[in-house]
Amino acid sequence: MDKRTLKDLLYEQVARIGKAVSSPKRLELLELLAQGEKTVEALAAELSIDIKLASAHLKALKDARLATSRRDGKYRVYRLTGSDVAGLWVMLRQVAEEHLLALRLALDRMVADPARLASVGREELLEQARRGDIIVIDVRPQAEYATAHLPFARSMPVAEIEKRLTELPTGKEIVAYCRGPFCLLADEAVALLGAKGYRIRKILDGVSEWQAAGLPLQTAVDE
Amino acid sequence: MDKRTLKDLLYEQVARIGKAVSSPKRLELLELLAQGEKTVEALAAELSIDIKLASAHLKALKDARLATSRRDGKYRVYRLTGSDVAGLWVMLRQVAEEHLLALRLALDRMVADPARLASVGREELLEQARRGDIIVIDVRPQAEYATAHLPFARSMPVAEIEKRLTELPTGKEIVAYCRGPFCLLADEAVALLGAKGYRIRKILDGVSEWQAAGLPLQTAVDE
DNA sequence: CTTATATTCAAATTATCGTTAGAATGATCG
DNA sequence: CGATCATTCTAACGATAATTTGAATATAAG
Repeated sequence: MDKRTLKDLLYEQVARIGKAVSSPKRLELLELLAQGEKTVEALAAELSIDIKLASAHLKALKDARLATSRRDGKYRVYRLTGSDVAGLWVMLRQVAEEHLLALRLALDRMVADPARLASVGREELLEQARRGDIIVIDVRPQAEYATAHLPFARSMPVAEIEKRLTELPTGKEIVAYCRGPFCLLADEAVALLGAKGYRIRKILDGVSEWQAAGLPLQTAVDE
Repeated sequence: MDKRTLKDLLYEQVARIGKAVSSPKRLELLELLAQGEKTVEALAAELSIDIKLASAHLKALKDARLATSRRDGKYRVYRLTGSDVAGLWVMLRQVAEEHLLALRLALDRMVADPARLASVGREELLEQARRGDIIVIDVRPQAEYATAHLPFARSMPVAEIEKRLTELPTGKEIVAYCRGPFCLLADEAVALLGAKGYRIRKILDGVSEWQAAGLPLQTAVDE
């Protein structure tokens, strides 16, 4: 085998990963799977697509070895093959944010109220949470919180906020986070609690971004 | 605009980056451009493809804002839009190496003589090079060395090795590197110098891998 | 076993992409 | 000006991808 054929083979393999991440739907699936394993049904519902289409895209991710699946009772559960896959998603998004103006503009339009963005650095946020100066709430579904969450964060799914208001102290500032910069759950929480007079801000980080930055998480196995 | 439409827009933008890195040829171009800016002609020659095809792929990279170009006399010179793009290439390759068995097998077959692989860690290599215990040679073309190279490395393009043998001490161990794990230049150097009795090994790192690991480089602006 | 549910498989359609080739256009250098 | 380098446009072919639809399969629950 000559050099050229060999090289073609190598780059072709890497391109398989590239192909897997060249579809918007598959990227969204990756982001969801980065929050923890999920059934095909749940994924399809979240993306508002047909189950069969979701299954096809998941198969593409599986063929590229970015995801794998197991059966759980009636359901089939998918998960990422490693944390490096979540890291790849974060990196792709960061490169896109850095270089594609259209993306930055769309993101700016998403953040309803820029003043609601917490402007502190990650380490500082961590320190404030450790001291109890702020309350960090994870507004994703409880199952995702259980898989992994930011240190000192408490679970407060956005769907349950209204009936669990008593758990939130009114005095301290609340910082909400969800799945990452593309996720709107934290915005909902900000709108909800802001209207009720709470001092609440959001951060753009999700657990993947947090981990990609080299910071520790609290995971299921830790507890 | 409803949530779904907005989200589709966001993921679509990131998918533009994914599409750009879903072609073997474009990945090879990225790797070459990570070594420094290059003309279309040089890139086409390195890939053994037609200039028009190279131009088309470079346009795709340009459209995705991963590369940009400028005119230099008769030539048009392309370069990456940032070091994060080189980092993306490294990450894609790492994920592929980690998860795709076919790639690992192909890579194993590439390394002619595993015994020729330096087994020391990056920091240790750096320390040995600093103390002068080993000689680190950069066997890429001189222009790539000039753009950025490993600390303490000296330029020794593989094409010039035979007529510059006197510059290499016979007593010390020599460590060669080139563009990264997919590059064969260091293997050529190992074969060449090994046959002449030198104690020579190679490492798989190139400057992109070195930088992605958070280690310092010597760049043109440093000097 | 039978039924309901969840998932995959297969086929078909439409669209897009990679590649090659020829010809025309621009820009630059000597 | 003529020569070189790069891009664009066109056309064409084959390959691949996204999506939808209908059939087939596997598993769990009754």
